Amino acid sequence: MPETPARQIADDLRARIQSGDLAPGTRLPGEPALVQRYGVAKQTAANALKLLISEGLASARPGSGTYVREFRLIRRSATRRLSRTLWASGNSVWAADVEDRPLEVDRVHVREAPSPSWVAEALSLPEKEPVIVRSRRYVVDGEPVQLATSYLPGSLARGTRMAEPDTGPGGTYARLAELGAEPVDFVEEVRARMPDRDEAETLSLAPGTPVIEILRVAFTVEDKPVEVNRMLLDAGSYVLDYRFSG
Amino acid sequence: MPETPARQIADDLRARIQSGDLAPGTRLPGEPALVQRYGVAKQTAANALKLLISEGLASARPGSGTYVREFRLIRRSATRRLSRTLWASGNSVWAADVEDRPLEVDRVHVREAPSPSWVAEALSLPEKEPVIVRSRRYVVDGEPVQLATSYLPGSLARGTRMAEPDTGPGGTYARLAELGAEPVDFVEEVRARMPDRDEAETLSLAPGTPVIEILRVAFTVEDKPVEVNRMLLDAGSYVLDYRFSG
DNA sequence: TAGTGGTCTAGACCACGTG
DNA sequence: ACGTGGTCTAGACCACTAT
Repeated sequence: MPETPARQIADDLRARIQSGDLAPGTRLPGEPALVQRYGVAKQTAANALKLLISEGLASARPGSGTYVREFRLIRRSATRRLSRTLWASGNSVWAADVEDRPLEVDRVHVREAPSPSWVAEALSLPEKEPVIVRSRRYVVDGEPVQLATSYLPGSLARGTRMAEPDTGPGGTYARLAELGAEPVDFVEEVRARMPDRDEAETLSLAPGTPVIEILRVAFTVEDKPVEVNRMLLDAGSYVLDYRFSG
Repeated sequence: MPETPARQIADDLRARIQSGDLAPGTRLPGEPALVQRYGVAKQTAANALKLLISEGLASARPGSGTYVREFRLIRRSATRRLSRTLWASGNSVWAADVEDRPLEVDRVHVREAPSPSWVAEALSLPEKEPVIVRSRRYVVDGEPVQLATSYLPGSLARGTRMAEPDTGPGGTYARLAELGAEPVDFVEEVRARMPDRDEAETLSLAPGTPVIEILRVAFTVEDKPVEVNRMLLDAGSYVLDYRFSG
């Protein structure tokens, strides 16, 4: 891999970031400063900063400057209830806010629609069978961090509070339980990828930030699938936590 | 978000990719072709292609062309043994190779070293206590897809086959079991982020491909931590699979 | 109003894969 | 040898932020 000028500049800045010389939140030297300091063209200075941004180390604010990125990781425990009793704390390897910072909910939309084929398959429904589609956005400290869309069988959820924006105390799962369809087993499929433009905008993602996509299917005791939930997480904001026995 | 020429070109190509007009593996129009077709500068054409690359939709081969990316997802089931009996197949939402394509192992290095602080904490060892460090790379179809580094307490693994490149039949876990320290419970912490330059090179990652970082701690029946495993996965190659009860 | 990042044009050289 | 992407310089305009 050749050592281009842009990479050299990025290396310098990266070292200063990782040594703590440039603390999180600090403003990095701007393009003009780098042009001066290294004797390169403006584009090259810009490329150096873009490298750091694409590594998730920095974030640009047009009109203001480029800043060392701050991470406030949210820990998402898939098996919270189990974890409380089984595991001592202190075995967490990444720093993360332990207290549950409340997730404010935003942009709630509920509608009934034919099920997409992958939803139909996951819910063992006939193709295009109507489902209740619930989508919302989660916001922490004013920063959007997650999009989620749930799909519930229309035959089950239609006419209940699950088909309204406010599902009532305990949420969707409590309503399902009241109908004798309490979710007790879960399958999650996890991927990571780059967001498309829409997703990046809705999540206010800094360029170079990946997203984590989680598809969860919830099953009743009778192994009947009753909910599919597609979540899109700002990867810079989350650590996922899974605990299981082999 | 302004509609710049580069974005316009990217939008056109993206639409043709998603419609199937440009199939996976196809060569995209090159920079000169885009300059001709859209009447823009070479840099702008390059920027358009870079946009697609950063979305993970395309991948550049210098000297040859830019190609529509092909995905061959590997399914990694964290709780394989449980899953076999509990769950019917066919509820998988993302396509993935079901058969276990064998992971060839590569670049095996074993050494003894003072434990990094986060390893010491996870293993409940005194700071700098020696640990056996086992690192290796996994390759599928000639493509590197995963890096892994395990840390084992020196007092447990020293002098055993766990301290040699070849750990013998059943691997590390079988050796631990023979010592009465069979791992039965697991905690995994999952993050996604952009790779640094070294990581991108070792995994032959296309620019714009994120990595998934997994930190796994394995516990015995007595809840004693006996192994820490740090894995780095090519996010474009993997789907993670978790199953649990709530 | 001055400074910032974002993007564009125009032209150049390089390393590399392919025929 | 030719075409490819990768990167650089030099100069320009824009939209936005900060003061």
